[in-house]
Order: sequence, then C-alpha cells, then structure tokens
Amino acid sequence: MTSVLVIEDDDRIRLSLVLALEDEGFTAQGAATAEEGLLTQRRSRADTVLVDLMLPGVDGFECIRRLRHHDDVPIIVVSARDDTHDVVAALEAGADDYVVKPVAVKELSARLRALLRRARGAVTVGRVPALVFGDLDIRPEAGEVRVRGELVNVTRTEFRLLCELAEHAGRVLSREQLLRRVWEYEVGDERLVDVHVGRLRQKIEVDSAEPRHLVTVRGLGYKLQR
Amino acid sequence: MTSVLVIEDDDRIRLSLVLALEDEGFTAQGAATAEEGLLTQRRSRADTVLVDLMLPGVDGFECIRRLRHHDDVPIIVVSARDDTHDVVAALEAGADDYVVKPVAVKELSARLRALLRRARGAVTVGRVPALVFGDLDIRPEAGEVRVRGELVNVTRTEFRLLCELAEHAGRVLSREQLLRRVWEYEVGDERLVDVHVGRLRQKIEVDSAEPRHLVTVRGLGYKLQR
DNA sequence: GGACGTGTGACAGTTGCGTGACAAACGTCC
DNA sequence: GGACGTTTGTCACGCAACTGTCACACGTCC
Repeated sequence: MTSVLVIEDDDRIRLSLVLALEDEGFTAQGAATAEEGLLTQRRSRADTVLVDLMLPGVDGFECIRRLRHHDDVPIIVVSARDDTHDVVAALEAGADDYVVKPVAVKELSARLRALLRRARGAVTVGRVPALVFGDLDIRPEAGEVRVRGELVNVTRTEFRLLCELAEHAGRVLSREQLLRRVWEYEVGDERLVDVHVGRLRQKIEVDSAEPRHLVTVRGLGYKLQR
Repeated sequence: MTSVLVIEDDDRIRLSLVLALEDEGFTAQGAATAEEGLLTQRRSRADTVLVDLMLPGVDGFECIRRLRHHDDVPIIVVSARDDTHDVVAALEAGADDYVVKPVAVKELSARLRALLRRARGAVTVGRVPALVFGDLDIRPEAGEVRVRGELVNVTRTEFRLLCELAEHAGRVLSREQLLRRVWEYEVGDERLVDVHVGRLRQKIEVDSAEPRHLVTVRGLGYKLQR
C-alpha cells in the first residue's frame, strides 16, 4: 500500500483530497500547515507528498526545501496559481511535479503512480540477484551456473531444477513437488527426479558421492544446502 | 550535456522547441513522426524525449509504449489537449509527465531537469556507457561495428539484433523477446532469429562454431557475453 | 534376509540448433 | 522502367545434445 501525505491549509480541499486518494487505493493523511506536515513526515514517512504552495506561516517553497533536506520523497505541488515562475521555482526547490487546482483525482493518482514508478526505478528495473551458495553461484538472468567461478554447462531441465531448489534453499522438496514445479507434471515417475539430480551432481559437486550442496533427505526428497 | 529528442509533427512547433531547448542548454533534435522518432532514439539515445500526442500514423500513445519497450528514457508528453483522460492514458502508457501546449520553455526546461534528477538518482545501473566487449566494439550512434578495430559490414537487422543483445549484455534473451524487440513482431517464426544470429556470427566471431561473444543458451535463447 | 529407497550407466526417441539453398523484397543505378 | 546486387525471410536437412525409461547395483532399515 502506498501512503500519501497531503499538506494543504484549506480544510475542505484537504479532506476531499484525502478521501479521494483513499478511494484510489492510497493510504492518505492530511496536515494543515507546513510545520505539521514536516513533523508528520519525519515521524511516519509517507511514500509521497502533495503540497500546496500557499500555506500560512512557512510557505510551500520552504516546505519543499525542508522536506528535501531530510528525504528523497517524491513531491507533487498542487497549487491554485498557474504561473510559470511558480512552476519553475517549485521544481527548482526540489518538487517533482506541479499541477494546477482544480485537478481531477484520476490525473493526480496517475501522476503519483508515474512518479513512484520512476522514483522506485531501481526496483522495477529489477536486477535479479545471483543466488550464491558457497562456491556455487547461480545466475538466473544469465542462464549460468558457476562452481568456483568456473562456468558449468547445465541443461535446461537441470537449470530449472537447480533454480527451484535454490529458491527454497535449505528446505526439503519432495520428488512430487519437484515434478510438479520443474516438469509441470501432475503425475509421473518420481525416479525421473533422481536421474536429473544425479546428473546435476556430476556437474556441480566436487565428489558426487559426497554431495555438499545438493543433498538427499532419505524418504523425503532433496534440498539445496544453504 | 543533456540531449532531448522532440517528436512533433508540426514543423514550426518542432523547430521552435528544438531551438528554444538549445538556448536552455540542452542538445536537441527533432523527429516529425513516431516512426522516425523511434528509429532516431534507437540509434542515438537521447537522454529524454518530448512527444506530441497527435501524430500522423502511429500515434503518441503507441509511440510511448514502443519507446518504453526498449528503454527507460524519461518521457514528457507535450499535447494541445487538456483532457484528464489523455493525461491518465499517457501516464499509464509509460510517460513521466504531461504538459499542455502552449508551454513556457522555462517550465519545460525545469520539468526536464526535475525529471532527470529523479531518473538519474534512481537508475544509475542501467546505463551502458560504451558497448565494448573484448575485441568487439559497437557504436550505436555511428551505426558501426568493429572487430579488433576492423570495420565490419553488418546489415540493419543484424545491427539491431546486436544492439539489443548488447544492451542486455550478460543476460539471456529468448527468441520471443528478440522477435518482439528487434522485429517488433508479436508472433512469428522463432527460427528467424537463429538465422540472423548465424549470419552475425559469421561476421563478428573468429570461429563461428566456437562463438566467444554471441553465445547460445540452449533451450533459453541467446546472450552477448560480457 | 527381505523390503525399500536411492545412485547410476546404457539406450533409444526427441528436441534444439546451425547452416546452406532459394525466392521474394528492397534499393540503386543507369 | 528495367537490370543488378543486397538484404531478408522461409524451408529442409542433419548433427549434436538432451530427455525419459529401464535395469541393475548398492546401502539402509526393519
């Protein structure tokens, strides 16, 4: 759930924004002044902040600067004034976007989502981290398996099997579970798993008779040792 | 220096935008249609893209989608239509911001800078500064490929294929992904990819039977070795 | 010892991939 | 507009790798 902090002095507007954003699926809370907003944000970090420019006391520009001082939180200015100077000043103070009141909630919500997508960029780009188990190194996105840095040639089925075990490293997976997850068989000969485990061991274990990674749990199945 | 690509069909507006952005300190170039813009962006990666929504042929929404398909480049829509539905649709298609014409260049410039601040902060990983892989040297902006400094004559399709693989170097791309990204086919014969990979190998590999750059990952696809 | 669970080598059927041949499409030059 | 070379996509063949099955060997537990 994504949270939004609305800093806006007009009670009516603030309340309706909070309610509308909640309808859009955000968690929203309001603050009537810059001071209150800054305090709230410091205590309970919202994921995004909407801020009005015309605030009593500390104004919107200063509010943005102070928010930025602590935090890289995405900020959208919601202002009544449609003036290039204000837009430029707000963006330069550190805001990410500037919309003019009245604004459709759908648009605000879309802008929030676009901004979050960008701000979380690193997350959505989604580098798959390598799965490392001692000298065993599995790189799903590269389709690679390395043992002591040495590239090992595993087949697709072996690779899937290894990934499946790696995803649940340390836990025993039964032959039946593996058959379903790796082969997508609902029923089938469970010995098939044994054969592939054996082949995989020959490739990734130093001594396949004494497996250190891919171990058998008698009567239950196999697991990849953490 | 930050570069901007302006995709806009109206010659007068496009030209004035390009000139104005250059005054603001950007490097700008224009494209009159979505197709031209997409091609330009693929060849010489601009840091940001401005796109009009009302384009002849492939429209702005589709253009955004196709840009996003390849690239995480920041996109600002510059449209004549001030309509919530358009804003929402454009942002959902993958745009980062939406401004309504006529727009002050100062504001556009401030929005570009705000967006770049955000985009660069988040995604520093994704950039590939130079596409050099051992003795293989790809220069997208020059449209040339060199092996050991020697210029190699690759066709357009081969070049695109190579760039696509280079962009995701070290990661396996499936035939399906390549078909979509290089050929923009939604469905098609995946063997087509094989043939082009084969032809490319003959040109860039010392021994095409033992590829050192463009390697096959059996059952998964192809990747360009880092 | 017998039942059970597991490891492994052999084998045949299947699949995936590389490649050469060919024709259509494209671009260029006269 | 026609002739030529280049590029592109389709097809079919054959090899090599992979897969699943089976049988047998071995160890463990009752």
